[in-house]
Amino acid sequence: MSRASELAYAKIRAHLLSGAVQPNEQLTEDQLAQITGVSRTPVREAVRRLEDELLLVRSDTKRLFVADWSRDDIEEMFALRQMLECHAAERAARRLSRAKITQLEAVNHALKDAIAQTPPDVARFLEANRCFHEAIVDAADSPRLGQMLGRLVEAPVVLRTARTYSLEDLKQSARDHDELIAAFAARDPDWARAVMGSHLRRAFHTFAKSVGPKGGSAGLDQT
Amino acid sequence: MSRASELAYAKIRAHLLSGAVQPNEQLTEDQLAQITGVSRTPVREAVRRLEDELLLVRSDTKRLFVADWSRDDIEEMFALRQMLECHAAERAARRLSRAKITQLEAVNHALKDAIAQTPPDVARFLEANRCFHEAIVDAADSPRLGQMLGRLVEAPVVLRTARTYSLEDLKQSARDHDELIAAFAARDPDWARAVMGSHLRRAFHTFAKSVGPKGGSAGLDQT
DNA sequence: CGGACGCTATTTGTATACAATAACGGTTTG
DNA sequence: CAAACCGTTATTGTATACAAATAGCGTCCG
Repeated sequence: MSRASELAYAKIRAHLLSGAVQPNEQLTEDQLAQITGVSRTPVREAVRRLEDELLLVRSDTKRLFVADWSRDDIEEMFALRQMLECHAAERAARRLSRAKITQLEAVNHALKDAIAQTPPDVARFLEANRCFHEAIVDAADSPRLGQMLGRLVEAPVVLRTARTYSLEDLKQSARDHDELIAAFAARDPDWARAVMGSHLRRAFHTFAKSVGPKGGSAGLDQT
Repeated sequence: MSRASELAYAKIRAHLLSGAVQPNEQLTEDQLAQITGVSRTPVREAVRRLEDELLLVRSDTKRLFVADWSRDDIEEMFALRQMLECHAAERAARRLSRAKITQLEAVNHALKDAIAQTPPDVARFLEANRCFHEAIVDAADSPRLGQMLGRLVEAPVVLRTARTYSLEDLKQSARDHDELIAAFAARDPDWARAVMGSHLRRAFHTFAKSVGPKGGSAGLDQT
């Protein structure tokens, strides 16, 4: 994307995740234009992307509001991500070159380094983790799949989840990645799918524990 | 969407599917604005949607081209649709009210009527079919899932596929729908998923047969 | 003759002014 | 007192003018 439009997207997104706004709060394009320092034209483009990611929603009369994510919404989001990313892992297992697998190993090595710090460097962990999963989706070589997962992974919940990881959770993630790499090296799509499935399903339960039992809006509220 | 923007979307889409343009042909926003009779602003919004649906693509320098769908792209598109719509069927089986199931029966009745014509009324069949599947996705009650499937089903290939249906194919579709309804009535998610899976997979093979063996661009070319 | 440079024309990106539409509030009327 | 109507204000949608970036082409220099 172009400069102003990309800037607007980043700033609005940061604004939403910062907690400066409440779920269901109304926003106007003018406000956002002021906040971002660009005109409404690129703001509207940024807003469209954020609507795609369901961070913003429009009322029936086109007015703009901060989205409210229910616990069910989030659960469904995890389910979709699992479904799509398992598929990606399966395809990747058939396509990954030896060189790419080596790259994955390097990324997971960096991830382990981040964990080995005291205290663990969560930011670096997240970045390495993102990079690892992105490489797999890339290797799946399906534009649409990549597009869909791109939108899901942008979801705010993913960010919040990792904050609640315990050290043991982080280590288990690294082990999952190791096993994924093994499945790729063995060119075993079924194995890769299965590992990815349990990897992501565990992430969901980690999240579920951290937000407590069912019911209520678990989205962007800063409790 | 708003009037001009929606109009632009519809006109551009029709223009693409009409065969007046070739895959990889360049388009400009100005051209499209002239064709649609609105200014570039709503055209840009329409173009963004068509990019989402991968009917249009942008070069690395933001220039706009008609997308070229390879046979592999289409195969992957079917696979994704199958994955998502099976999931939708599963969720729908848990949620569909008796009243909604009755509505599905009515829709499928209309579909059978369309088939019973001599010759079969393919347009009405397609409309009823779209309606049937849409109702299921609706019942799945997952905004993201709906969004994703919306984009996939918009894909041009779906339209072309039905043109090659034989009468027997059409009848089999109706039978599949009947069985889906039975699975919903029984509130059996596994059954619903399985029926949906074979239903869509068969559609893929019908398509695959019609475009011939692997290799080459099977997308928008008007052969 | 080939390749690199720079000019021009084309195309996309952004700002702004204006039009259309929807919400709000006050008033009127049954 | 409630509900519908109308004018005002707020908000989104569209057109247009202009700015930035990019491609295409001709020329100049080696």
